[in-house]
Amino acid sequence: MSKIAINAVKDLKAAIISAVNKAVENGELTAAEIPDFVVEIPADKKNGDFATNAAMAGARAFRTAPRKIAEAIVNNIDLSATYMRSCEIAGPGFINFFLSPKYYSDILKEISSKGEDYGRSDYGKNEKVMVEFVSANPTGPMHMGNARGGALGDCLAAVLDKAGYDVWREFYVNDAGNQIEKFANSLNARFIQEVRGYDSVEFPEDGYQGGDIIDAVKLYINENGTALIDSDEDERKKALVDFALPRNIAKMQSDMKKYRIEYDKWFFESELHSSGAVKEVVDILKEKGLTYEKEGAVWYKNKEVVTELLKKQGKTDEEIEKLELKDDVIIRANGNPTYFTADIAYHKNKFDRGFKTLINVWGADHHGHVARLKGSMNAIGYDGENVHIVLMQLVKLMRNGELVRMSKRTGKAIQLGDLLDEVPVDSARFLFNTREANTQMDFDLGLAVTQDNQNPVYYVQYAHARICSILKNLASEGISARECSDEELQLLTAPEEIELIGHLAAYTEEIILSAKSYDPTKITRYVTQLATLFHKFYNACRVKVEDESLMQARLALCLAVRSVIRNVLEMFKITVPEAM
RNA sequence: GUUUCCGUAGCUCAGCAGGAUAGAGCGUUCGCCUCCUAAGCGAAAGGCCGGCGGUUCGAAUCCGCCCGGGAACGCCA
Repeated sequence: MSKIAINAVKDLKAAIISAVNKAVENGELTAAEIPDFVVEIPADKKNGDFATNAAMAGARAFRTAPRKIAEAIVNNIDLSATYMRSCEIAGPGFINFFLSPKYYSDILKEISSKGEDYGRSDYGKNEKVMVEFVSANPTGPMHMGNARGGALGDCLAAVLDKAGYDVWREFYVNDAGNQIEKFANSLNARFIQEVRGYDSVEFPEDGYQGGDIIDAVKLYINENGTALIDSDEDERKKALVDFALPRNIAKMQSDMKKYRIEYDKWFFESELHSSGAVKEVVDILKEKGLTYEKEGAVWYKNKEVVTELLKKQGKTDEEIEKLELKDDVIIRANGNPTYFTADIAYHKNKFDRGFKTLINVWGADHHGHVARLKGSMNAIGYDGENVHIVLMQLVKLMRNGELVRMSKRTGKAIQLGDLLDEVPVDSARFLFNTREANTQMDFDLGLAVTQDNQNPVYYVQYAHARICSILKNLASEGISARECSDEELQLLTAPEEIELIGHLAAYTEEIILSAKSYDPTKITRYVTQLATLFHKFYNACRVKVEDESLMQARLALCLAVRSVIRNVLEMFKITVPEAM
């Protein structure tokens, strides 16, 4: 809802409460506190533009039948300070309210005056929030899960920005630790195999099997020859990693750019090690007595910390016992810190940079990591409640209803790069935002490339293009939009017009709701619905009509719809075509 | 086994801080361009909202148990 829409509800609630108080004063109701009630938009327009359950909710408190309470409220309500023109009692005790025409004309005027800022609110109070997303492992190419995470994370960040947060996008590059060692070992083995033959050395059991490792080695040999074969093993590994890793990172950066994602920062894990931040975190945990040594490794008392956290959340001992919580290694027997240790340091670093809320978009396979990360923040003196994890379920790649496992072209698992080669970015960004993160989704490559009504992104873009076309058409006849009076705007009374304006009014509230639930997919549904309502309006009402005032009013409506569609598409970095 | 997500129309999914007759798209059938883009719109058909209990004036929505499917449970990240 726009400011006007939000205030309309607020004012209505206030009017209902004062009606209750008045009814109590003049004895129509017995004295009692009215319990919480809601004002909502009924599914069926016959039941008014807004409805309240106040009378039903108050039945017990007032010891009176809901309909009686409703009568008392209706008898005493003063609607003059609200946008409502009338109300009536319906059903078991609902009170339905009907909007005055002024509401609709004011909404259109608000959209027009706010322009591209319509929808923006100060809900977030400019609080610093970080959205960390994708953060793919740089040892190999990015996959479909990263594609989903990219679209969801970037659009979530955009929604938070619009809801008034100070948003920061970050990509965490795991360029250190165990997996870099595995990467080095894999490159090393492939290099030797490439030079001395496949059987000359065994490939490490836990190495990266992907063809990209072989490709990297071949590329190295092409550019630098095979002299490295005579080097010391550590030297060789270092040279190969120094060659391959920056290339992988550069590829990730160019893929993200192609995907229209601009990060505020690419944060390198290696910095946490070189700056001593990882060691510092270990020291803090040691000082707090939350570590112990066992089998040569340093362990962190995860069980103790998470148990405390869960108790605070009201879990019983029995429930916690059932979770079979385990402690975690933070320094391996070989002296290296684990991923988890670096992650604690990383999140500490985020808080230390002044971020109040940390949002991480993770694959659902990380769900076991959620509680221990939050716990670890509590353990070192921060609030784990301010870490929010958006978990994404798997993406199943489909082509015209058939499951796609491998790329036909490369014979390998489909990578994010392949996806971006095959599917328009507009389509990918939109479609990945049509399913909530925590549901599994099928991504249909066939659908993503179709340019017809089956593909929702075209459906929405088409609505925008249609409006542009109307304006152009009228302009060619010398007609342009001008400011309309309230009376003129109030000529918009067709059901299609009223419904369309009502939906426009809901935009700001929808953004806030989306931000609250960390769910940008609400907005793609919102804008799809907006396009639907526009297409219905288009079919029911002609803009170019004899009555100049009505034509201008409809033009104003078109401009408002165009503005909001553009608002959403630009926010999600989807192109906004003027013609299709 | 434990944790977690999911189960709504033939298919893909909305709805879930409890509300009035459960929605959309696709698919099926039938309609709508002498008039601003038919990449659009309308109509019909299609449902024990996985099952059983509980909470209450009222449950697809909240709680419990069961059934079915995915994912995770490493000195991987």
